[in-house]
Amino acid sequence: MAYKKKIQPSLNCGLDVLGEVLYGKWKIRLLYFINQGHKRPGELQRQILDASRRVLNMQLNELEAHELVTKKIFPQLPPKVEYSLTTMGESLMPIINALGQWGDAHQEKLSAVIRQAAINETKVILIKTE
Amino acid sequence: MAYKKKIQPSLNCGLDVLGEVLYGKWKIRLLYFINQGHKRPGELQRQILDASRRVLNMQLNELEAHELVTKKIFPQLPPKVEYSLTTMGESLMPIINALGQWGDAHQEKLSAVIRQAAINETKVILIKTE
DNA sequence: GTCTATACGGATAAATTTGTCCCTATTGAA
DNA sequence: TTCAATAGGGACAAATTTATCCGTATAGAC
Repeated sequence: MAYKKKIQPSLNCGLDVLGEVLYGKWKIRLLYFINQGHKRPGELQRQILDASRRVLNMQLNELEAHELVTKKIFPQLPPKVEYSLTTMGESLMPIINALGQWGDAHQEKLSAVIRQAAINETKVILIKTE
Repeated sequence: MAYKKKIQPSLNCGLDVLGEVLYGKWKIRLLYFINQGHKRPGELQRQILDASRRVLNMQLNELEAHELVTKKIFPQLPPKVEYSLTTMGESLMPIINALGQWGDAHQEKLSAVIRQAAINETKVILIKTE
């Protein structure tokens, strides 16, 4: 279960609510891979190896609570669960796909500046400690 | 200055790098308002009242380091600074605008489910403490 | 019997992000 | 002379997010 917030979010404009439902390290990827047909939790975990199982579950729960995905539990053993996009979730996919394409298009440049930014921070730290 | 990360991010796909440069509570809004013509830090702070000045500065620094915006410092007193989108930053604007429109279009529904999700969490807590 | 796969979440720790409070500087206005 | 506006950041605290470790449960394969 997600943790309760002490500070209430403001929900004044579209970007506010967008942030609430999409702000989470793996949420965009989860929607992306669900849309690609990877519906079961285990599959999603194998697609997103850097994320822990626990956190993916929490973020899936939030996506479900925010009605971007639905969860279908099959009464079987071993257990089987499938996630699907809701209509609202599907309506977001063109934008998420565009984000992915934008990232792909700028990946080299961005990887470089991200790494450079990390180095610059290190420099500052080194100067400080001398 | 942003804090140094201990865990290195993976930058394998477009969505990875996208997350690195756009993951920050106010970054999308900053780009949005800079694109709207609110270029000076003070203006941006007045547009985004919920954010503290300190954090906006840090996220602006990151956007600059990631080359989505440029910063122009005018050698004046009192100081004057203006941010502008880079070409790469501009190329992101259609998508950010689409995100804003999506949020606007679903704002009522999403506000409702966000609030409902918060209530459900509270319920769970109440049951636990009895 | 033991191991794997499936799925879930509590308790807790670590990392990260965000916010608060304080300080620096200078110009011009009241 | 004091105050507001301008911009920035250090030190620190709080909130939030993410990760780790452990435990539940059952069917089937070996």
